[in-house]
Amino acid sequence: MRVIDLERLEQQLKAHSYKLTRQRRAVLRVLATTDGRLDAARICEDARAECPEIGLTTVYRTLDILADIGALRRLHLPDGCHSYAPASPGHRHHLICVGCGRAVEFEGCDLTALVDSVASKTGFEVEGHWLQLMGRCPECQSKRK
Amino acid sequence: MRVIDLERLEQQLKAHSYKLTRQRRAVLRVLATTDGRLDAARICEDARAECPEIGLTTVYRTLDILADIGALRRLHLPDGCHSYAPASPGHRHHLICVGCGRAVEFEGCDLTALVDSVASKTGFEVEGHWLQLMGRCPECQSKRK
DNA sequence: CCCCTAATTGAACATGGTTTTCATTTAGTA
DNA sequence: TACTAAATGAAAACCATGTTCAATTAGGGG
Repeated sequence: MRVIDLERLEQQLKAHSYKLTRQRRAVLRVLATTDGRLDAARICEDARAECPEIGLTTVYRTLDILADIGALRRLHLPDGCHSYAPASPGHRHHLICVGCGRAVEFEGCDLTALVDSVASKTGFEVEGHWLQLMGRCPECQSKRK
Repeated sequence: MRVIDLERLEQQLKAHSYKLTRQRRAVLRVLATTDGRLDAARICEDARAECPEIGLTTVYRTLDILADIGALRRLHLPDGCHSYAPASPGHRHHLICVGCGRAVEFEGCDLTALVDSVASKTGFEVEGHWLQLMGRCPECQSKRK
């Protein structure tokens, strides 16, 4: 699963004719192999294991690109707004562990009834939604005792 | 409705034994009487109409307090993360206009089926969720033409 | 396979929003 | 009214992110 993630990310970059540099590869690898909460500084730190000369600037640029092409989603946590997780194509959301920050994707939200009702009550045209579930992953549940 | 909002906000501050200063009153009034997008700088600017000597520092401190006691919710917009809207008690969400930033509350999201299914698939204990709808308010719809 | 060029990069600096510090002021109680 | 802890504002510190620019490099064309 992880290897596929990494390859898919590389494919996506290529598909948009971005060059596959060592720095970008390192960032992709970090994204593909980490479960935890990932802000830019942390990604940079981890990426240096594979590419020691990478700078924070490049990490930000790479994250921007990946978010642009939809390969990455920004997660919005209560305590801060910029963690990142790789995103599968299609309409997905994330379930985030409040203990360790791990993010898991899920799909199949059906909000049409809610959206219709809110739209007719308010007169808004609803264009999209943004949903995240917060919880505790199995490991953090057992750690708790 | 607006007056009630204001009084309720003041009550909530008192209930947590925070002092009701002129500065805080000014911030509360701004929150209670504005529909638009409200970041800290904007709130400060507006608050100076009622309390010219208020500083940005105090605005931030007041917003933190209000968020802590649940009187205020932070809204997370695609382009930035810190706008604020007063929050009614109970379980509500916000519908946000992508044109002007106006935020409207709604309630009645029913996600139990989704939550159950995701919980059993992932092993997470789901503790809460976070939902925002994005759309276009009536005014911004007509402005568009 | 190597050259060429546009894309990419890193360091340093700029920026902008938020927080901290600290001396002064003030709300609310006795 | 006096007192005291809480609250305030200005300035400085801080931190994440963005920009600049000269140097480097990926990857296609020869």
